[in-house]
Amino acid sequence: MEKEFTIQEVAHVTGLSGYTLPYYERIGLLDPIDRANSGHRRYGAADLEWIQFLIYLRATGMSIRQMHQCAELKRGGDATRRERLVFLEEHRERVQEQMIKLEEYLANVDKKIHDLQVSLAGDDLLKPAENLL
Amino acid sequence: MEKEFTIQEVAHVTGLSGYTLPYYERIGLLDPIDRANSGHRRYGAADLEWIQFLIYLRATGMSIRQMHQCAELKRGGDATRRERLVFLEEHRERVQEQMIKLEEYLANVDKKIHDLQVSLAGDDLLKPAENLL
DNA sequence: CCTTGACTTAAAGTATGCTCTAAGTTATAT
DNA sequence: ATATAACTTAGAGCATACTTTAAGTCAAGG
Repeated sequence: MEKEFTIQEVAHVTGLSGYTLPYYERIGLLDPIDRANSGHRRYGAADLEWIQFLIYLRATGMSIRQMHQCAELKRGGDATRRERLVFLEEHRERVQEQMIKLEEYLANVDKKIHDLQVSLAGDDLLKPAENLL
Repeated sequence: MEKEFTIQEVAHVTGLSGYTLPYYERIGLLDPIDRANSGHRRYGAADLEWIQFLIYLRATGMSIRQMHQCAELKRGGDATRRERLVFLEEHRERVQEQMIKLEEYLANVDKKIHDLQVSLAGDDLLKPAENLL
């Protein structure tokens, strides 16, 4: 028998909120989750795995819209594997470009940090000189 | 005489829109920009430099709220240099941590890419075999 | 002179991604 | 039995960061 998890448990282990999980389901990022007789959601291991993958996509800056595309491809099964591969490779490429740009921008912030450090060091040299008066 | 630029020119060189520039001014990221007799904005070189710096902060993920804090510190002049330095160093630290996490998440996407590649390569091995029937 | 285009403002609207509310149902512990 | 906690839904609300609109001003060319 497949282990099943409550929404609370899934929220806890994934870090997503108890609001976000039904939200993701509603907008089609998750297939309809199985229910207990009570009507309460029972997430399976496969659901957890897919949610974790969604988190990786999200954390690498993918939009909900694109994640939805990705979910649709997954629904296409094996037939869409090639398409999914291309999709993920393109995403990967965009993220890497973004990381390179991020490093460039950060280098500019670093330059400002350096300027401030120099400016403050200059003060430290002047202050003792003032003591000579 | 200091060279001055129209909003259109500044929008062009910075990549910000003609909407965003007055917006940044309104919310206090930019000091009030000098005006021509007509009332039209005339940006100076110092404005351009500051705008470019804002762009670096933004591009490294700083929120408008934090950029506003930074603008306030700048208004404090030399007295706030030490504070500004700390502020930027903290930002730098956060960005670097975020970049490390981003790499981790991307590695997980890569794993999925790899799985798909393997899966598809498996198909390619099977197909020629089918030709033997 | 008058049209065209660039500019001004305050305020409303948009896109994204959640997050919360309200009203009701179900499960659990005493 | 009953209080409490966890869950359900549709739909409203919120935070962020712009973006657009509307109504009006100003400057330059024909």
